[in-house]
Amino acid sequence: MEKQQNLSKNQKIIFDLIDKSPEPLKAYSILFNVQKKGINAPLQVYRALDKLVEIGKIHKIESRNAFIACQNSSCQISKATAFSICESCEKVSEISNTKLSKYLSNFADEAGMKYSKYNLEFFGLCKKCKSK
Amino acid sequence: MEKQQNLSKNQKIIFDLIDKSPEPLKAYSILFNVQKKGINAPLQVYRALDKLVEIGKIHKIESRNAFIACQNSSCQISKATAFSICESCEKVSEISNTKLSKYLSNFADEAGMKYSKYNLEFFGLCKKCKSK
DNA sequence: TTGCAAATGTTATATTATTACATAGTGTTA
DNA sequence: TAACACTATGTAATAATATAACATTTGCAA
Repeated sequence: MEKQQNLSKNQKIIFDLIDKSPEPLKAYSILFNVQKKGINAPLQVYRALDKLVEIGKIHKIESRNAFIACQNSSCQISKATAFSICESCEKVSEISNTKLSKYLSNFADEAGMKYSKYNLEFFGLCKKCKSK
Repeated sequence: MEKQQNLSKNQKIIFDLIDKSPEPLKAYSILFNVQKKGINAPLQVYRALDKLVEIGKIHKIESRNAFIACQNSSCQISKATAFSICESCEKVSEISNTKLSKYLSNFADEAGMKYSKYNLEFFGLCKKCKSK
């Protein structure tokens, strides 16, 4: 089910960087880090990011304008994402909880409208920060 | 329970504008609209927005960098927000569904971590756009 | 009526993201 | 293989979003 071989040169460079990072990366920090590999312009980064998001290899943390690699092997395409974000150290983890994703994927509002996609961000203190 | 009287001059001008708007407003569109009222600089807008978000009078739609007035009278402070967003016409509505908010407020991840805050954005097509 | 916290005003600048246009690679199929 | 469509790349310029730093003013409680 892995599509990594399909990635183009720039997409691969940028995915690898994000995938290795322990924390979400911002576009211009990515740019800075890949300049030695010949990626010089913001647009090159944003184009790769757009594509990687589209195919579900990475997710955008909207509240932080930052990107992390998808941690969820069953998440072929990023239509249902949930994250936990520590407001102290900014650690971000992807939540893969079957009950939660089922609940949200099946959620219909008062008018019975169902949704094709959602993004959920939880905020709090991670274990480490809580015990400080 | 209304706190509107507490709003400062700039906060009130900006809240009124957002509250009257049928759609989420972006910071610089707000700036443009309040320049006749003597608010000249981005920072004046952002400061008011920050405060209004903090006290729960408005919410930020993170995926759109835009702001809407809180529709939920019981939402004194914006710690638990959910929105439906039409990907075609960009209509945004706040969802106030007791079951959903209870479910999410009580959600604890694998490690048992509970969260003090969340923001959920659903995407799909609104009724009008679906029938087109 | 002083003193503090919150809010305002102003300039400059940082950060995030897109437009526009030209070129090159990749895969399909006639 | 030639023609085509589609995707990706390269580059420059600029738009859109957001914050830093500093000076001043206002509201209100002790």
